[in-house]
Amino acid sequence: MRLVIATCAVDYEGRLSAHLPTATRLLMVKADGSVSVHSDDRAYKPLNWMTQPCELRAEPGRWVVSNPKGETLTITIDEVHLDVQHELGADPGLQKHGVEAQLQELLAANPGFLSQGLRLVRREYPTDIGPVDLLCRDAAGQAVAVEIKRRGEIDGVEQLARYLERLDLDGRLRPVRGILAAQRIKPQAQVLATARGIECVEVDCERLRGAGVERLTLF
Amino acid sequence: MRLVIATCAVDYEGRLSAHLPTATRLLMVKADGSVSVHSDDRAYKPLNWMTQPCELRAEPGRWVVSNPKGETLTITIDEVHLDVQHELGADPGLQKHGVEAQLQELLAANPGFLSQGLRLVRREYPTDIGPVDLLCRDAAGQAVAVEIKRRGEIDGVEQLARYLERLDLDGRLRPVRGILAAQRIKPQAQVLATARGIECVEVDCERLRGAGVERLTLF
DNA sequence: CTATATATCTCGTTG
DNA sequence: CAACGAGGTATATAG
Repeated sequence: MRLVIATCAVDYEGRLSAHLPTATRLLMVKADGSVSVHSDDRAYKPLNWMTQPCELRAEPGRWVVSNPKGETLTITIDEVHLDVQHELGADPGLQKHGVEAQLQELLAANPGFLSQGLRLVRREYPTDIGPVDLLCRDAAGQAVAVEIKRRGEIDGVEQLARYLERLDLDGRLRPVRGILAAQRIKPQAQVLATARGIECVEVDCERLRGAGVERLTLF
Repeated sequence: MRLVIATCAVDYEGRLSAHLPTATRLLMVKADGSVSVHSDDRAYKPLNWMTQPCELRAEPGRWVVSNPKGETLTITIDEVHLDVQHELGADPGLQKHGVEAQLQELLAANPGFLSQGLRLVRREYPTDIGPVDLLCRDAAGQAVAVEIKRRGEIDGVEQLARYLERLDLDGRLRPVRGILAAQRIKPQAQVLATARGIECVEVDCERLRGAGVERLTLF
């Protein structure tokens, strides 16, 4: 990794045109050839960048980074304040434990949490436009499709509505109830869900983790 | 901005739990207090980060970054290979010329490009769930709502469908035609649009820029 | 402040 | 390779 702090102007031509007036910034060149330009705020997003694969042609006072798609990043360098290089080696990578997968696991184990008397038929129940997270039957034997999201937004409602359309074509399932389950459901999504006849359940992950086990032992 | 290259392990606890085993990485501390951890690949995305507002407590061998939401980033440092600091000052910021705004401008000037004889009524025509990009009238005097996207995807179709629902409540507009315009429209979106009675138009930005002017001078 | 839409989104997985 | 979905999305803007 090469780190350069320089007073520079930057121009990007590609999916859009963008220009950065002259100022002092960090230029980061990584081992995979990628280049990014950082200002002194915002942890996450570079001001400008070029992802791998790309090629850097560094002349004094002017770097041109281009990629096979024909996008170019031109860095015009006025003054270099720092220029260091260090080999980092390969990174072992991030181990993460996601929320949506966990939610699905917990709700699959405790569907009664979503609606009294719900029983799981199958996780990832297939339709021709993709799998429904949970297919259940309620106490009355009616089929219930459950879409699980970390955050309930309009997309999730529309997605579930499309699944319901599909599932309703199956005589053995019709008519199918729909439940959108999420840690938090946005008002707009609530409204749309109601209009589509879809129920919304906000799930408290902590309570589910604790109470879920209790329920299992109780019934 | 402070740049540290260190052999370190990283743990994030917050919206999820994540762990980075010990390896050599770049730690970047910005003037706004934000912290990011970079490996030697990927220009854009840090391995881990904490956005402003947050607070860094740096003891030797252990940095703890926490934010008001109770999320924490813990960096356990084995060895420091580089530690430099440099004041960059405020950045003048990026000047960009986006695609969607440009598309809207061009199509507003040349609605006939979307459909023969289309005339613009108003840009950003308001509805109670948000503004429609363009409201037009076609040659027959029928109202036409146009949704403009850089890329046409399912979301865009659903969004336009919701607008059409709304606009159709207005007796002076009903029945309203819908056109989804984008540089490229994905097959799934095409299918859904057709099912919803929405027309799709793929717009070649280059041709529009050139031909748009020709059209204006011709008619 | 919350809610919404956008992004040179990035990044994975899947067909 | 394209398409689709998720993201600790981040980020800007409107209400």
